[in-house]
Amino acid sequence: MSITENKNSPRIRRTPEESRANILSAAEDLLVEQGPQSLRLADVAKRAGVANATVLHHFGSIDAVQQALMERMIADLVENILSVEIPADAPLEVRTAGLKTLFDAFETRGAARLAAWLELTDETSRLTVVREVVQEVAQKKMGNAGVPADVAEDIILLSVTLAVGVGLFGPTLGRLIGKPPERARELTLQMLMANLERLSSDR
Amino acid sequence: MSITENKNSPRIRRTPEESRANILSAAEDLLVEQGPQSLRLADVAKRAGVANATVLHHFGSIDAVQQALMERMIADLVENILSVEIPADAPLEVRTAGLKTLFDAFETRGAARLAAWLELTDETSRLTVVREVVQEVAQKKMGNAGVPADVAEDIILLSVTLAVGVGLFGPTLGRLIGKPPERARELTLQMLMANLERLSSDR
DNA sequence: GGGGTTACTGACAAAAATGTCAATAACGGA
DNA sequence: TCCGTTATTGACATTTTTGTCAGTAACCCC
Repeated sequence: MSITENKNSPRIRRTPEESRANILSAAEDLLVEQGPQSLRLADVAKRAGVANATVLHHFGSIDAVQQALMERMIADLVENILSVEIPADAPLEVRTAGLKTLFDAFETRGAARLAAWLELTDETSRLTVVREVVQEVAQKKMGNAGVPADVAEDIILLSVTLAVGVGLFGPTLGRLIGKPPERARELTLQMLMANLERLSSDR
Repeated sequence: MSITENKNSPRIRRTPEESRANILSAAEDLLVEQGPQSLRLADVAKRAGVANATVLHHFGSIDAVQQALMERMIADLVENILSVEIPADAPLEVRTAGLKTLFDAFETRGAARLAAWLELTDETSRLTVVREVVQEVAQKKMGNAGVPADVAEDIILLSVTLAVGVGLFGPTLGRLIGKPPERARELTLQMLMANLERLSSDR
């Protein structure tokens, strides 16, 4: 019945870091599959294949699990975004690649759901890192392509905001009106790319 | 302390419809202000100024309250959208007005939060009305302006998806990177309007 | 292999949230 | 004014969820 372990199997003893990671991964799965209200102590523990008390041993409370999950998902997202290496030439391809990564992160990797979760639970104060990341990307990556910093920030603000909408609601709305689920992303990316030219060149 | 009634005041006896509306309004306030996890029986009842048992008398369960709230918010949103009357001339102004209404509904009237809530709780099956509304708008309102139905539906899909992103996350992200909270909406509307021309004319 | 550290666990306790019920009291109609 | 209906309610019961604790057992080091 369980994917992992049935009873009477010998105890698994992990390092604290491994154990925490295991539990957070289970929680992340639950969050993406069933939403935040499924992040209950018993559910998370069951999914992780450990006892309730084990979760509390490592985190102290179920609230702390949720907060740690937020932090980890934010860190993962930031790392994912920053990992995109962009050569300083081919300005159009450059932005296209960045946008693809961005939209992919938000649509298939749960970042849109993370954003919605943070917003609905009023936990956006955890996002202070975002400011630094945005500035870094605006300066280092887009600055190399000759885009002024404030314009670059506008482009990022626009792109991320739209990526949230597309990642969170695009597939559902597309299906609802009888279009393929990726239609909203296609339309959005098309429009964004068509307008980067206009935005970048001052305006 | 309470905005409405302190104890020992005479009982308020409402019609069932009034009572249900009162309770749902309280729940809606809580949803917008504090998120879905605050929709607890005791909290909703307290906010509505009634006893827990009263809520259960009218709805049967706290789950039913949440579902009724979803339905009511969806109905309100649909009515709000459909109330926009568009004369058949001035095609550009037309779409601008519609977009303004749409983005306003999603940003300031809680529709974006509703969408996020539905998505996170996997309750999007409640949105089947949306299909009809979209088709109606695409045909009656945009059809009058000479836009083919499938293109009109693409435009609506795009607009609504982006409105969710902007309404849900635009203000927060804007503030986070030191821009005015309405910046994301400005940029998005600008881009959308600049592209309606291109989209409408077949492509 | 003996012993100490500590991750792990089941059983239990506490707290929180939901739901039941009988009694009360507004309101409308006879 | 009296009465029946039923919206309303406090007190209580049930269920769900979280948290505590003392004992168990892997792993490492000597």
